Amino acid sequence: MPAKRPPVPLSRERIIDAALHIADSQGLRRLTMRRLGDALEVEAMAIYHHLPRGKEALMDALAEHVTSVRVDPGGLPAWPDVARAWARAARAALLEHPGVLALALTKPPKGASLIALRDQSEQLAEAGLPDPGPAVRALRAYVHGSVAVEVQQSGWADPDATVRDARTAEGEVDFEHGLDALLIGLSPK
Amino acid sequence: MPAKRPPVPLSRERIIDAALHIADSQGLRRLTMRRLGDALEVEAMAIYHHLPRGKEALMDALAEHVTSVRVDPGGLPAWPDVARAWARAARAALLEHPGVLALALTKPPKGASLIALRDQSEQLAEAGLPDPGPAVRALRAYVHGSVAVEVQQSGWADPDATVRDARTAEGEVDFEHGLDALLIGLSPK
DNA sequence: ACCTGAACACCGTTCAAGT
DNA sequence: ACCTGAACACCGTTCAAGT
Repeated sequence: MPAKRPPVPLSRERIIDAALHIADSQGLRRLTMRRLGDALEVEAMAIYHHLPRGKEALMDALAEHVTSVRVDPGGLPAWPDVARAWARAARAALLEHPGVLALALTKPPKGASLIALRDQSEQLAEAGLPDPGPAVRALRAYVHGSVAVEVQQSGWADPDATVRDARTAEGEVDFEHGLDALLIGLSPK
Repeated sequence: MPAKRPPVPLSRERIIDAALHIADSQGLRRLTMRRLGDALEVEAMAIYHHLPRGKEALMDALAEHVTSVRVDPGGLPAWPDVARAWARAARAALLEHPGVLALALTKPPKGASLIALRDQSEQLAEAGLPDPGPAVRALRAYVHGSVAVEVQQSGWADPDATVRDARTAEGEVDFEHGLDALLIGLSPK
């Protein structure tokens, strides 16, 4: 017979993981506190003990999760390589959880996301880019925009898997091409 | 005494206008069928008569509204001018209703939006761009991304109006610069 | 400290009924 | 044809209570 499991204690991390899974598999609109509770084998009200501001805090945390990227620029790279590393990492993080993309592109950065943004600025400056502010904004816009188009396109009918794979490969090639062009455009004149 | 107005008949257009107003002023999460009914001085259930699929149809319509752009390329412009006109028009339409930006960037294009996309492709081809597909995607990504960053930034504290104005002017300059760089990058080699 | 149960105000949607 | 009223299942959140 199925033995009752020793209940794993709830935690902020487990809550966020479960929420990401629901959002990615069923969509943001179906992510409710009650369904989230079910997934965690707990009553919905228990979540408020770990996320005091409730659903608002949950949404913030999800946006932060896919948006607070860390990059280690090994060696002494030139600034375009730093920029490339950041852009690729940010894109990968967003593509991993398309269900919360709307939050990531829309909520103003807070906490860890804001720190990541500051780090990016500093690393670009250290790598020799004089005025990193506009570059950070342009890279951010480019990454957010291309991921948005890429994810949108994957919802464009066409359930054929091989066609889908061809398009994600295409997405990556397009991304690198556009990134090259952008970096040239960002070079101080 | 306040005379009761002759009731203006409900219509799809009035519903969408009211919904845009609520989303822009109070946020998407506060746009409910009941509140929308109140704004239209009607019971919420009356809306279903004009939008049979209910809230889902409403969301689709809002995304379509800010995303189905029409551009008239007067004369015989070169393709970069056509591209510029599209990009500016699309940006303006999105900035007009920041409350539904999340929908616009996230919902797969349908109906009028899809037609607009096709028209854009055709106009670029007619203006001399050999393979407009990648260019349309890149322009779309660029516009969506820069508007997302711009709107996100406007929610970044700083309620000072003159600072805000300075930043929207800055947003426009940044946009034109990036657009120039992108168009150079899109030129057939 | 951590979780539950009951309760409240609010939500989307249906359907029969009114005009 | 167009709108309302009542009803249903579901939602976020509170609070007192359990352990």
